[in-house]
Amino acid sequence: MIVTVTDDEPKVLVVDGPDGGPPLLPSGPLDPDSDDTLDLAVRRWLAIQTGVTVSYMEQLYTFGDRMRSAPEPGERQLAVGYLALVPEETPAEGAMWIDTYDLFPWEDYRRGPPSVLRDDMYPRLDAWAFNDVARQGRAQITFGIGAPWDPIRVLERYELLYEASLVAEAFTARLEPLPGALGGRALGRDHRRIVATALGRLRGKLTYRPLIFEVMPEAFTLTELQHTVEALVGIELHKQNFRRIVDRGDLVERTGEHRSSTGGRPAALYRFRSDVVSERPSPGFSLPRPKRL
Amino acid sequence: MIVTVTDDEPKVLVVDGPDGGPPLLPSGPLDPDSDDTLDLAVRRWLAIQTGVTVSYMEQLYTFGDRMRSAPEPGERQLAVGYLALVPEETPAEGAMWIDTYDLFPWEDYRRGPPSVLRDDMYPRLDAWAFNDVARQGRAQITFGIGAPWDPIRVLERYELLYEASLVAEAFTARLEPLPGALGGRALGRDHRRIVATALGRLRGKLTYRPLIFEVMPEAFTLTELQHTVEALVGIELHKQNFRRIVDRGDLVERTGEHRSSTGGRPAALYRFRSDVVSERPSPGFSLPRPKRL
DNA sequence: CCTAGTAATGCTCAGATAGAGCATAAGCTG
DNA sequence: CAGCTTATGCTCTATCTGAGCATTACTAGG
Repeated sequence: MIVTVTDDEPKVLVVDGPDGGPPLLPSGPLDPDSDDTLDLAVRRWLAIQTGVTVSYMEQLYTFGDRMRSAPEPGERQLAVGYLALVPEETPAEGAMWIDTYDLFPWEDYRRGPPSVLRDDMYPRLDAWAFNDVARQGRAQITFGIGAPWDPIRVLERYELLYEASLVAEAFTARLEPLPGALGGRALGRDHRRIVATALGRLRGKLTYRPLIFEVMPEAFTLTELQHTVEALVGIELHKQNFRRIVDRGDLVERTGEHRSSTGGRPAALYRFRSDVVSERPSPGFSLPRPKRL
Repeated sequence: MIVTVTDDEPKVLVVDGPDGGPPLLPSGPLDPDSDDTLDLAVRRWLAIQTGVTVSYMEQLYTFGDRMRSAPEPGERQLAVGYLALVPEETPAEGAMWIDTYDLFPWEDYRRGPPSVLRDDMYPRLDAWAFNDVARQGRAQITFGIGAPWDPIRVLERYELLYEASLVAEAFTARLEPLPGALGGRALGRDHRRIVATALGRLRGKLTYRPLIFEVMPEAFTLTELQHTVEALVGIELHKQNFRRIVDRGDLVERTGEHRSSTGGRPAALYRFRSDVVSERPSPGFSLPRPKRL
């Protein structure tokens, strides 16, 4: 799964699904002869399917449930998921960027609790948890109802929605027809689940690794940097404090240039100081700690 | 890889290597027909090879380099590594617990920089980095020479030692005879590398997940809990502050019982409050933050 | 040129947390 | 009962975080 951020929206790269079906993440089988490492295999398929080359990439998770693959006896499909970050780039024919929050509209908390949550999800979660204290508890914790919203619980939220039959995949897995209104845009197979895994991991890792710079251009303003972080994490950050952290963390250095942005005082341009990666144990951006209630 | 802590020493469960070779982690091939999920396959092999059943288990990493397997064309071995935690338990015949710090003597920083580091590793790292500023920098950062010691960089340290030919595996991989003094006890194949991955991950995760209770008995004193954490993380913690964190975090509750330990005031017994797992976003034990120099 | 608008940047302050150490309590051993 | 040992309670300070006010440096419109 390849992620970037453009115009302050997090994007994920997908390829057309077979037979006009829902899109899929780029993927392909390992060639045991030519692919010396899993990393190389992933890069090879990315190049073939999307034309995109990535620098930062990390392994996510290996999916191996029997359910995944067509249940032919004696055969089994393992899928090793990867997460890659790239600056914006135009993909090849057949591949396109889609907005991550089209897949998970409830994950964009930047302007407070998203309306999908309040208008759509809450009532349906209520119905699902009706007369079931355990379900009520889970829904409240994972969706931050009367509890702090935790940006990294992406997978938990998706799985709960799956369990509550509020996402399309829950029906296609049971070979049932889709009812009307469902949460977010679906991907083929279990790929939306993989994206949820990746987004959660990414949000968490941003706090202790300077991954964000993998999606930034060479030079950027602190506001751009902040908006990019906010886009991925899905919450807004306090501007001055963000800048303080970045400053103090020695993550960046001024280029000396300035940018006359859309009205207002020109912003100083910064570049990433890549040597911090080895210097410091955990250079990242602390998220606001969830408030205890 | 299964980890426990006994007598304040972290242990890892290994099985006898083939032909009297170095021990290996328990492992075995997936049965595509009977193993519905990877988790189940792991548990099955654990039961067969060690007789141990685990509750907590998480997937670690999937190793798929061609180097791993005998290079027969058209065939390829993927190894999905898992990390499991158990309270002490006697394993079956052919399996045994070994001290993790026999594998990585340099990782036990509980009584300050271990003597192996000072007497043995430092000089050899010096030699390896002689006249090479980049190597000097890496060695200083990863091994905390004139820099803070970062407990979670287990894999980085092992890999650097591998690169510097200071661990046995570097020679066996090149089919060269072993020289004398080398760092730590080796495992077969790349299994020590897997243990390094797991230990690093475990140390990191302890800080934000209450994993530690997976290796604790039902009831324990706060000092026992602290010693167990210290054993895994490999550093000493401030006693009063540790206790404060545990208290405030509502991670445990008193059982009401007390234990008359080895001299001194009897300690109150505690048990884990398992409901915090869902309640709180990140219940764990913060490690002392590495000091900036 | 002057004024208003806008965003960048600088600074301060209070509350929370972490690191360190002192003081007291409650057992045990002789 | 004195002295030892460990558990437990408490305090003090440096640092960090969340939040907001103030100032600066531009642009656009009169």
